[in-house]
Formats: sequence, C-alpha cells, structure tokens
Amino acid sequence: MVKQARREREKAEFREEVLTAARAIVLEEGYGALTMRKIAEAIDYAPGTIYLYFESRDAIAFELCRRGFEALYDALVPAASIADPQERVRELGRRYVSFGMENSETYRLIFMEDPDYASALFEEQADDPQSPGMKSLGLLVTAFSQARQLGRLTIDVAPDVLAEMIWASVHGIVALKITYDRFPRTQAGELLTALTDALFDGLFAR
Amino acid sequence: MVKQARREREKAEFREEVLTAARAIVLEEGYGALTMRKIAEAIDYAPGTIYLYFESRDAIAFELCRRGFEALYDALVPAASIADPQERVRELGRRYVSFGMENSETYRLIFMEDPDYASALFEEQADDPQSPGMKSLGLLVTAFSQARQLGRLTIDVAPDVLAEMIWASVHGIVALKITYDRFPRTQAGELLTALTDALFDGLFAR
DNA sequence: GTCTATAAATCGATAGAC
DNA sequence: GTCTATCGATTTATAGAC
Repeated sequence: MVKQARREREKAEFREEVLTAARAIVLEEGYGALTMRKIAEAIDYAPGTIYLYFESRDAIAFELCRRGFEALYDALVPAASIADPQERVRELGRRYVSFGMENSETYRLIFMEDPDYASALFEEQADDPQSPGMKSLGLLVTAFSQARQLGRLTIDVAPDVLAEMIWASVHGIVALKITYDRFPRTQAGELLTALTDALFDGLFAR
Repeated sequence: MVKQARREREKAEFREEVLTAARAIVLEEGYGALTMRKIAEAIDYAPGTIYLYFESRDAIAFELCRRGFEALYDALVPAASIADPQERVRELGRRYVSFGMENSETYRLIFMEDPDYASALFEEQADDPQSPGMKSLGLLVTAFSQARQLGRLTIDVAPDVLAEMIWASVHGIVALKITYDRFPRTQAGELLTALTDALFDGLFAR
C-alpha cells in the first residue's frame, strides 16, 4: 500500500516533468515543434518511455490545453473583487489581454490551434459549471447581470450574449496581435481601451 | 514569339490548376493536409512536376493566402457605396463575418495559421496602399474619417485606431466561431449585431 | 522501468530516364 | 515536360533486450 502510494507520486512527478518540458517547447518553438522526441530529450529519457505515462502526443497537448485554461481563469479571477460591474468588465479585459500577450503560445494552443481538440476540450467543459472555461465566462455574465439589475444597461441584450460578445471581441485583439505583430499597428492595450471606451459610452452621436 | 506566348499561357493555366486543387484541399481537410503529393494526385500529375511551376509548397500556400486577401477585399468593397458612414461600417462588418464563416479554411490560412508567413504576407502589403489588405483597412478608416468630419464621432480616438479596433473585434467573432463552433453559443451574426449596437449607441447609461 | 532498435508512415525535394 | 524512383529527414508508436 505504502509502496503503491509512492509509486503513484513518482508517476505524477514524471508526468509533471513531461508537461513542464512540453510547455517550454511550445513556448519557445510553437505547437508544431512539440514532438515526443523533443520532450524526451529535454527530460533526458528515451522517447518510448513517455508512452508509459501518456497515451499519445495528443494527450500531452490536451493536458497542456487544460492547464492553460486553468491559468487563464486564475489570471482573471482577481478582478471579481471589483464592486462596480462596468469597471470589473474593464479590468477583466485588461487581465485577459495581458494573459494572452504574455502567454501567447499557450493562448494559441487553447484558442487558435487545432479546432478538433480545442472543441473536444470545450465539449468537456461546456456541461461543467465548475470548469475554468465556464467559470471565466461566468465572471462576465455575472457582471452584466448585475449591471442590468442596477438599471445601468442601456441595451436590451441578454447578459450571456453580451458576455460572449465581449469575449469574442477581446479575443480578436489578442488573436490578431499574436499572429500579425505588425498589423494592428496600434498596440493591444490601446485597442482594448478604444474598444471598452466605445462599447461603454457609444461611438456615434445619438 | 507566338510560341512563347502560348507557353506562358499554358504555364499560367497549370499554375491555376494547382492552386484550385490546393484550395479545395485546404477547404476540405485544412491547411495541415496540404501536401505536394495530395495536390499532384488531385490534378493527376507526378509530385515532382509541380516543382517546375512552383518553387516549393510554401510558395503555393503563400499564393493561396494572397488570393484569399483579394477575395476578402472583393467581398467587402460593395459596402463602399453606402453613403452613411455608420451604416457602412455595419455593412462592412456583416460582409466580413459572412466571408469568414463561408470561407473558414481560407480565413484560417490568412489570419490564424502560421505567424511566420502570415507576417511575410503582411510585410508585403504594409507598404503598398494598393494591396488588398491596406485597401480593406482603408474602407474602415475612410468611414470613420467621414463620421468625424460630419461631427458624428463622440469619441476622441484617431480613425485608423478605431478601424483597427473594430477589425480586431469582428475578427474575434469569426476566429472564435471557426475554432470552437460550440463556444460562443450565440451565432456569429447575432454577436456582430450585439457588438455594433453596443459600439454605436453605448452599452451603459451615461 | 528504461533502454535500444526499429517498424510504418509521412513528408519535401531532387535526379535522371524517356 | 513529365514521369519513375528515390534520397533524406521526420514523425508516432511499438517490440523486445536488460
């Protein structure tokens, strides 16, 4: 029993080593460069050995994705303490953009890479309100619901639609900046400011 | 001379055949499945033959990208005839989203795939005001400039920053929908409507 | 449990016959 | 100009020695 527990722990440790190495590779060379051989070399094991701990290369990438989502939620959640819903949304946007720009390869892996297991990951989260993805979205939904209850919403759109809309918009800033560093000449933070200013106060004279 | 002209024409025709086949492959199986062998099989030639017309696989993907950008501009430009700048921006958004959703693999190739030659493509366009990318962006910049001249802009942000901001936001809707078809539960068109409504009229009570 | 060795499948690109 | 044949490099994943 005792021995088995130790074995379990060692197994978990090995998996962590693999994931840490994998994360470093994705970070430095991108998802395309994530191969079993590279991981094996990084942790100084034979390629075949990894298969005793992970079913396949996809399983490693998938776990990396899962962790990335958790990291995103962790980066967002401190904003929840802001009382004013409008300011909270603004801060959530800032934190989201910072996370994306500072962890661009992880962000790419989660949100832009392979639609197949990106969807598989989401499928897994969609029905679980405690999943990091749903909790992250929930932060936005809550803010808009509160704004509505306070009578401060001027638009007649459901809070969850508003949440998805602003998520998509902010995602666009990050996604475009990550792919084309020269295209939006304007830097990400400034684009976000323009977006939230316009969204909150309106762009055109009424 | 005459013979040479015919040869030129035949050469151009072969290139078109290759690109058409390549486009079909990207459309059906994604960019990752674009291989010389698959293209050769589709046009019923030996793999090596293609190298007489294209320098490399990358050159084919690059040309596909270039054409995609032109197609995007062609899809957007009819909106330019709309007199009211605000309505024009709205229509540009609708056309952009339609193009992205209906040509998702092309869109992915241009805007989401490999940052390296996505950037190379943009580098090529950035200094050429007549490139489809710059002309597309120009449609938005012009609309915001006119709105400003008409005194209808309520926000003190430069038109080109506004143009990039709305491009990025709409890109986010398309990009997210393409990758996670289930995540924004709201469909793309409705997200766009929410975005433009909020952007134009403001989201919160002032 | 870890290794070496290798199978099996790709790929891009090229050489040389016709 | 096109083809066949192949090089050379990759990859994932597995088999079997130790």
